[in-house]
Amino acid sequence: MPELPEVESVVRSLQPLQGRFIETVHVCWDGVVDGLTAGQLSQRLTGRRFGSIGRIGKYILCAVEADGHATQQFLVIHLRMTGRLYLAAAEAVPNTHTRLIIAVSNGRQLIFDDPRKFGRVSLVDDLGPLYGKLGPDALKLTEDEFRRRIAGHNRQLKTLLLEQSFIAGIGNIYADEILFRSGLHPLMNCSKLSAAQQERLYSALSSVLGEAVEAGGANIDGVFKAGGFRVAVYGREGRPCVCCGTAICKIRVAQRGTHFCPACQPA
DNA sequence: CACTCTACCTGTGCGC
DNA sequence: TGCGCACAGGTAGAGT
Repeated sequence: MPELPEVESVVRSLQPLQGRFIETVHVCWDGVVDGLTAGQLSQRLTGRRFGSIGRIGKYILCAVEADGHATQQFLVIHLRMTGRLYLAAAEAVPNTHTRLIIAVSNGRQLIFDDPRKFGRVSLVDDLGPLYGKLGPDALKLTEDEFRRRIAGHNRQLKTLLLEQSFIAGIGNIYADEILFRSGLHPLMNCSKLSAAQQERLYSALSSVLGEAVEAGGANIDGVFKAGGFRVAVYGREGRPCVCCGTAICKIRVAQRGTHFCPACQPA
């Protein structure tokens, strides 16, 4: 399940796209395109050139340069749960889960696979609305800004961390990992945090995400493998805490499976 | 504002 | 073996 570190890893892998011309666009499943029709997407992209490839939170942003017919636009891609975005050789053939193929001028293809069909692709003129609905990217968040933003809320820590308008990029897995590292209970209300606890939370957030990015994403035994970051609590219900040996608990918070150590993260 | 629920999807893994 | 079903969860949108 791609969250910020996995998306960052994808963005890095897509850098060779920059400067390449789009030769063909093949939408394999129409539902993947959001906000315009598959035909419009194809027509508007074909013949144009990719600019810089970046990201905010879990959204992948591919600039499409201005040409004689159109101003600069952005191809915005969200992988949601099961999306995979990667470059492949021109000869690569679509599999049953391939939703979109963009062939580019160096004989390669940008391929978007998504078994669950949750992922979406759109083309926008302006990133303003997207930036407007998202909080600051979790990797760029400063401690001061974190304190300032948390002060206005009265919510459970887990729910708050998942809120993209609060901080962009954290999903269910890293929310659990961040809370574990900070030693805070997922149901604790953010308004009850002491200054020291706020600092621990910020520090855990930065270090967990930083390490995960460095490792190229998470590695969850038998479930998900993007990189080498080993999770401590996610998916480990009933197994011993890596820190104290107590059995990891699983509860539901905001309709999400939530894992924590009852000893290291007391209520 | 905080929260809850539902819809969107399908592969996986369980019990029977 | 195969069937039915709960489950996984990011986001939007509606409702309490």
